Amino acid sequence: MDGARRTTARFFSQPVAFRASADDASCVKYTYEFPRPALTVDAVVFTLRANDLAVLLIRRKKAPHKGKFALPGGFVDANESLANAALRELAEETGVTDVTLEQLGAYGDPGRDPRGHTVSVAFFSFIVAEAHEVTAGDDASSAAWVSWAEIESGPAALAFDHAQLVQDARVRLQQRLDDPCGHVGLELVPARFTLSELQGVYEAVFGRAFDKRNFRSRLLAQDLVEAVDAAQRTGRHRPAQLYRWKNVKTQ
Amino acid sequence: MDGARRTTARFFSQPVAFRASADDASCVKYTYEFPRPALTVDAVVFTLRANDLAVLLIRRKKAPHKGKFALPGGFVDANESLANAALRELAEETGVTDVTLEQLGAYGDPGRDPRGHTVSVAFFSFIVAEAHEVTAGDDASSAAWVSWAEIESGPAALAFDHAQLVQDARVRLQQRLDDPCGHVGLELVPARFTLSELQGVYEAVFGRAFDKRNFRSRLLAQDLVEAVDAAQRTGRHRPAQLYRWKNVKTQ
DNA sequence: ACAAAAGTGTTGAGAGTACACCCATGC
DNA sequence: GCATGGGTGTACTCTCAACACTTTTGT
Repeated sequence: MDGARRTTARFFSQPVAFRASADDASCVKYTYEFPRPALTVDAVVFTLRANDLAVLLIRRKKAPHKGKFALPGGFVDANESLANAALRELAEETGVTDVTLEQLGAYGDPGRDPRGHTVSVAFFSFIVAEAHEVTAGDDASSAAWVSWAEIESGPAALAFDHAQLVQDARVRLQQRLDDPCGHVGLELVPARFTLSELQGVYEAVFGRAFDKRNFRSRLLAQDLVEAVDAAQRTGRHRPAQLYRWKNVKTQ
Repeated sequence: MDGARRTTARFFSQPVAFRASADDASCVKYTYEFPRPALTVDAVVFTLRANDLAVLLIRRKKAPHKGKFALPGGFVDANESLANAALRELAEETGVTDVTLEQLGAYGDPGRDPRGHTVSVAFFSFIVAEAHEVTAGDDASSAAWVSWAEIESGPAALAFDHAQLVQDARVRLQQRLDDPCGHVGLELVPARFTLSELQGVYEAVFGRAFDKRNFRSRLLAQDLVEAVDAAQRTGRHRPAQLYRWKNVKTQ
């Protein structure tokens, strides 16, 4: 504990802004009575890519963990909500917007960032990769989808405790899909989709095969999807019936 | 966003310690290149009290929200883990120790604390009230169990967004108990307990009655509990068989 | 004796799982 | 015509929910 007794009034004293030196006009400092951990947000964005689960990562071009993959994320701005901070950082670093993020939890082990005590609030999501363009945000990093196989079995080493975050996020995603209404808030498939596409998403997330008949009958029995009449997706083989989520605006 | 481009190196510059004035030796200040939200932890500790769910709260004796009830909690110290901070604050403010806390999530709405941007990481737990002594921590607050009825229907107004926290915590607690192994990490009952006592906990958490036969047979079918031979609790009526959790050390 | 809590089985409905074959299309 | 993915039904098992009466003790 601190030697000095911490009082609320003193802890909450307003930050003092001043210039550190005459020749650095941009260097305003923020001062508090007690130390504050840095607060960051990270986003674990999943997608289905080539029949495999993939995560949107950036490659760090700066120390620490230079050259390693990391989750898009960054510092929470003054008077910014956590979710907005995560959306902003995701957009800045990967170009991905229009995402619904769900909170995963806070990660605050004092040693998780070698630069100092940093607490990160993690979010997760699932999106259709084809519906979002990925662009590297700045020269400090480059963004790309990285398949789960590369993440899990070594080739793509993750910075900080981000390997833990993506593991936890996948478990939470599985719990979401176990729920009959688990698709709400997650962009698992395009607005119109075939049941095989949806099944592919489930199989990638859970890492195992599902029985086609059981999968389809459960969806229909739970009244989650409805066929879109006179719309069939053409392809190399027999065209598949298109569906949409039921009780959701048509989009 | 900030006008200045935020770089990692500058954000992580070490805090500068100095004395604000010559006659206040204890007033060391901490300075950062960018504003940092205050980081706090809060603990939602449930118990069963008089057949009703209750939450361990403190009554605030200071502004803001003077006189209102609030969750025990406080600021995270330098290089302190989130869970340890919550345990420390819980012990300081209520005297309750030896608790297993589980993380609920982070609450970071910029307006949630009128004193300024404050992010709180919430934890929850369930304990046997009789096994823990509650003592007010200091003159800034007094600690007490407050029944759910008082919390929900008005008499006990909660400070900040703590009404939301306890609601969310109860939902998470219900999800935990739905899990066949939901009791792990939660101190629902004493080491030796009757099935009626355990059922009472479930009924308080879910707010509805369970069928006695179904409740008992499910527990036994799932191999969760085992009878403790030659041990029966005496009372006003027919003595009840005592049980203990299976596959858990005897305690 | 009676009040109060302890204890005990069966039945029906629904969900989940396992399983195999024909269909429509592109090449 | 053949390769490829699309599409369909049944039987079994297991879990969950509903349901009432007897037993044991203290007073």
